[in-house]
Amino acid sequence: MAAPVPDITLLRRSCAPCTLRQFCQHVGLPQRTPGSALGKPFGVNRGDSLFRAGDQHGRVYAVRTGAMKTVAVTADGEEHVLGFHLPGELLGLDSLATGVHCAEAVALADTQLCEFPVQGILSRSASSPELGARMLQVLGSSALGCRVHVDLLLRRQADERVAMFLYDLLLRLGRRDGQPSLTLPMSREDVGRYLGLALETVSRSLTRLQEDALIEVSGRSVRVLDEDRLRGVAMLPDTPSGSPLERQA
Amino acid sequence: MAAPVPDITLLRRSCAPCTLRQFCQHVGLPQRTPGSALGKPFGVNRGDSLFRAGDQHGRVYAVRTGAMKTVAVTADGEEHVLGFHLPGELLGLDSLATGVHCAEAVALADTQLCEFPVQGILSRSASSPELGARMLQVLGSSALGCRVHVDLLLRRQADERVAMFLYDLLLRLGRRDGQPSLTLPMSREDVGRYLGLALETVSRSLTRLQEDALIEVSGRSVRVLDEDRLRGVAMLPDTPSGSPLERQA
DNA sequence: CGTCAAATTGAATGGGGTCAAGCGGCGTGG
DNA sequence: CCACGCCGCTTGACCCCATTCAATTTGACG
Repeated sequence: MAAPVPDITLLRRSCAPCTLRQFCQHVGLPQRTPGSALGKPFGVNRGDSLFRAGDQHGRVYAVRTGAMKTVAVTADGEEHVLGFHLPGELLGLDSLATGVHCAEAVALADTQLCEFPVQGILSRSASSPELGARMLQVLGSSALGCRVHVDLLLRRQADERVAMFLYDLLLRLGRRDGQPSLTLPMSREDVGRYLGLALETVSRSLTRLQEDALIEVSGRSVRVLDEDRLRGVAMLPDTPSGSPLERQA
Repeated sequence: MAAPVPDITLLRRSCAPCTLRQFCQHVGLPQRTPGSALGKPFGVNRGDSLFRAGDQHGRVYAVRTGAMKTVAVTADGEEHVLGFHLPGELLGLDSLATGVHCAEAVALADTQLCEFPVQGILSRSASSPELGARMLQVLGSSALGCRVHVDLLLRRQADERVAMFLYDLLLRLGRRDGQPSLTLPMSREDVGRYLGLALETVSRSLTRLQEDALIEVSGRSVRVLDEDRLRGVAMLPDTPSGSPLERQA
């Protein structure tokens, strides 16, 4: 369904929240010259793999629209979801160190992305001082996302994990129109594989949070009724600044 | 007990495995000019805090000798161990993005470190092309460490987590003299807070692995008897290359 | 309207948490 | 030098929460 070269107005609009915007604009807006610029936009269909573990072609990607997940498979075939990547966020940064991807990236929906070859990033960073500094900040900011995941997984109670997951997603998706509501781009099973819980436990926890009047769930759409109490269940500090969940550079 | 300016031969020896070596040597060996160089060596005593969550002075540190841990505290006062930092490894990279530390760093033993101001890293990276590229690799490599932690925490069984923890530590400490043995620099409680398990569970799991003749435990010294089976319990792929636990750039 | 996937709900089992006691090493002070 | 006390580690017993298996409902799509 996704066109190989997406609508130009859609692209321009989706550049606003992109963490690579400054990087991209520095070398020339990709939507102006899709073929030759550093950031090359394209699309993948829901369910398609963007790259797999062991792929040699190290590339970094920025999500424009849609949503992606990165997964790793254990020796016994179990799937671990290492992260969800929403519009404006990056993925594939693991290949910066070695040039090889160590996870698989799958599209949760039809998704528009921009592609950046690692070699291009490294060489251009070398020739452009402020660009390199900017990349360091982007990378550090991305590492914080992983840190948040660890912090989440170290919580023992299922409700804490689910609450923190929702609260984090609420911040990242940015409450669009006043009301703090959001649409989950992933299945319960994927949430479970991200939280280290069985999908049934995720479902039960969601209904429990709904019974406590913290949220309102209907399929994949979630409305947050009491943001403060949700943060309380997630065991996050009252002061929203200074602590985790603040990685948007 | 730790001297403010450590032994010069000790420093030179500890530079070999340091991931910041190329960075450090590029701007001048710190042990040559301790005061003026970018990397400034110093020591902290066991139990001391190197920095705390919220500290404004963004600095990156490299461990020379000893061991550090980074911890975060939840709203209910529980301590989460986000990582252990062994000789040759970095800590404080979270401050690269915002300039503010979002965790506390505590010395597990008397420890020698090198200190790098973030501003110095950013500005020197800007003026030196290959240095910036090298820093990107260092940062990406560090992010992999966090990814390994997530991958570990997504394993449900306590034995899997403990086995993977030991196997990872074995690779990082590098089996010194032929025999694959290691000395844990942290308490069972810290291990538990890193693995998301109660300290009693860690202890039980260790004895279980010992009963199965996978390891030999005596206090904090662990000898790995069957490396392959240990990797099997950890649910890590047979092929040691291509998958996690490979972050030494 | 039928089909299938996703999600919810129920019941039973088990692994890990919690509380508690016991053990061992090590440093301090008598 | 030995006794004491502290701290870290181990081990046991009990209980709870999450997993597992299973059945049912809901919703999307043809």
